[in-house]
Amino acid sequence: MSLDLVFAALADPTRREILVRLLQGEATVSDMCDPGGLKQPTISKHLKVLEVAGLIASDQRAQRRPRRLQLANMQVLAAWMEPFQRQWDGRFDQLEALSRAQSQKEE
Amino acid sequence: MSLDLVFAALADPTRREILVRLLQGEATVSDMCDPGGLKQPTISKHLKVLEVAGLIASDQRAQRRPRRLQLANMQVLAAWMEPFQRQWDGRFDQLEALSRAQSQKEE
DNA sequence: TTGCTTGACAGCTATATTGCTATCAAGCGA
DNA sequence: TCGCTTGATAGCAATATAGCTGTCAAGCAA
Repeated sequence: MSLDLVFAALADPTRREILVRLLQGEATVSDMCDPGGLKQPTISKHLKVLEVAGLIASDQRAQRRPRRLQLANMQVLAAWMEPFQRQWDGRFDQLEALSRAQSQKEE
Repeated sequence: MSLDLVFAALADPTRREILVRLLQGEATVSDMCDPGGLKQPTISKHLKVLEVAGLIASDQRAQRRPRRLQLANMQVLAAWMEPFQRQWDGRFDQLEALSRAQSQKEE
């Protein structure tokens, strides 16, 4: 698994849309390419990118190939971001502490 | 703010390294380009990408231009990922419930 | 078998990205 | 002022990416 691949996969709006769509359950390629939108091979290419990044998996049912989410790799992202979240929360706590101290002083 | 820009910015290992470095406090361009690594203009370009994505900000102190983290936009990512986290947690809860039910049956 | 549907893959173009070198501007200090 | 340091910018080559069209293979169904 590579953070590069996962972040790059998520950098495309079409691919994020696909993932959001899959939150509601599995979907096939033709489900995803609505008329007027992107062509089927384009969608397939995006799905490949998501699969290589480990964000989705595909079943094989007859000539259909429904995709479903693979959330473990999304968690790896979350884990990478954790220190930043912590720092963010920390600053917020500091701010809160400051304002608490401030209002005590005002009492 | 654009999710595209933020995810794309994070897709590069050099840029992630820069962000991790900034967790420990601000740093200048020359701080970041250690000898043997990437050249200064390359680092500057990466910093630009991070700045456009809204992940860092720069001060101006004399001819120095220290960068610091801007964590609000990282939080936007976290917010986008939230539904996936929730689904992940949900599945875990289901699994847990299943195994609880299983062990009750075994008693 | 014949034909339809689903989806993969090759190959093309246009554009974006990553590294580099060369150069320049701004600001400090002797 | 003159030089040094810091860092931005322009421009180049190599590679990657996103869309497309054309085509083909696999599997149902008549």
